[in-house]
Amino acid sequence: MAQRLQRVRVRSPLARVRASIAGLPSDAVFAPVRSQTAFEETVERLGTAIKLGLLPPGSRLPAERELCTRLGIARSTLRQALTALAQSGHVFATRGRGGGTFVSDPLPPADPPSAEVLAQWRETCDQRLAVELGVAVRAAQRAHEEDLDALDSLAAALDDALEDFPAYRQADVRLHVGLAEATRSVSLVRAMTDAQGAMTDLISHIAHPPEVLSSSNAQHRRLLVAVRERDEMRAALVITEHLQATEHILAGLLPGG
Amino acid sequence: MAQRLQRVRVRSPLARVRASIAGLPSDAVFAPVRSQTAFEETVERLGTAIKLGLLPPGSRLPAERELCTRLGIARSTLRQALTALAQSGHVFATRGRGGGTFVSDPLPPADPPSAEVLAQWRETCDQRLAVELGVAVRAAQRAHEEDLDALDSLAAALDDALEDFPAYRQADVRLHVGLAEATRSVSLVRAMTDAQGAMTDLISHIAHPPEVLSSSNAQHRRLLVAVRERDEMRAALVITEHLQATEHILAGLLPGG
DNA sequence: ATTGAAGGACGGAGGAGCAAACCTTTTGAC
DNA sequence: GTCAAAAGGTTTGCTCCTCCGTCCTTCAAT
Repeated sequence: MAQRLQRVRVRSPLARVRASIAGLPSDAVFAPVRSQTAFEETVERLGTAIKLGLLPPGSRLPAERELCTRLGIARSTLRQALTALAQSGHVFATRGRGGGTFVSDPLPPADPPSAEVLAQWRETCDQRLAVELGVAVRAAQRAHEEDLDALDSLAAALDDALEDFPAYRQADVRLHVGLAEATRSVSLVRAMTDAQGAMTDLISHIAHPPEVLSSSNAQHRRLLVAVRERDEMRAALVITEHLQATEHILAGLLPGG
Repeated sequence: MAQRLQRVRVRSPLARVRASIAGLPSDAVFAPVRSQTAFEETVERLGTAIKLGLLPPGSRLPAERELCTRLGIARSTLRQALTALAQSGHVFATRGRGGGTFVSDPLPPADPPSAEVLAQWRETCDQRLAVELGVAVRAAQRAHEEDLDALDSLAAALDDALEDFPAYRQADVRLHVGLAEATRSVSLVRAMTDAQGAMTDLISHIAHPPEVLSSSNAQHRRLLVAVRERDEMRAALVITEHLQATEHILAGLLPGG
């Protein structure tokens, strides 16, 4: 029945144990195992890609019969995920030949970050810092000139979006993910998209004045220059400063420190 | 209908730069979702902790009834995992009051890395680099003096194990995980244990002459000094060099780039 | 009008995980 | 010595997830 498809149930909140340096590592070892179902993982993957603009509004997803094999899941499972995304307004489907599943245009408004997400904001930033540092260093070691040319024009385009935060943020994500792709590391790309998705949940409801975005993009340029010059540590320094700006803003807005 | 026609419409300047880097991000977005079962995750979690020495030989695990609630799984699932670990010789159980499940002493010999693990070695190193960089920077920002004192004595102990690689490696892991704990970030500790587990699988069957271990530990000391002086970027530099040594060795031994 | 490509729906099989018992072995407290 | 407590070991039945296969419906291209 239709109700079987409404698997939007929320997983019970996990009791987070505070890590203590003096204590045994058992806290980390015996922390809850988080086993996501294929359904949940698929909703999160596709939903994040859509929210980040990796799957732009209006674009068509692969046909169900192809997509489910690519994702390595059964078609019925994929359909459950697509149904959930359709119910939340992120995609819609049209039937018949030439039909398919499309990303909504415009997208539904992002919902405000949950209390759980806000409580975890430092952990989120920590993970993101690690990913961005790894990407910056590896990009400085491995990026091709063509990759950097493309990223340069992306940074140029960012300057035209200083007044429109959603547009800016989307191109911003593409720049960071693009740099991750330039490392030729599949796992770093995945980690970057995950980190950017988590960050988007955090910052999408925060005001970003054009001046802030402008100086943020200046850091993008400095980062790309450092990468182009193969200066790993300057790239690391610039990206650290880049993220610190965001963290200062969050630290000012959010409790707990 | 109209919605589909919008796909062809020229949008913003940003749209032109879309899909620029090699291949669409779809490759990453539509990659297989591989959900681990709770059973698999538990075996891996406990097995890694045992192999890394986080649960030292002879130590007792919490009682099944307590451990399963801590891990957030059913007791029967936990028992499946413990049975698997018992069959591989990593733990053994004794019944009756005062009994329990204990880590084997001595541990079974590590089995050689699978072809799959070897094929992924660059990805493994990439992930590890990211984690270690994030940990180094965050530790420089947040570590307490007492944390660093403890890590200093660990580094001192490492110099006494230059002739015994298994012992050295175990203390090495404790040092890296300890630094991660000094960041007060649960996710970084988890990421570090995962990364160290993957690295152990890779390097445990490689010869490590005492001179190599000695210079490796010298880097540990330099790292701790940089962290103590709150010099984030020097910490990042030192850890990068530290990992590069391992990567050069692996690159020389393993095929494929 | 036909056809092919797409989404939509249904039902059964298999397995993972959970929950709640109950059994067996040991040992420390009395 | 007894016994109760604390541990691992066993069994059973249930629920839910996922898979697979099949069939239906829609609709643009031909």
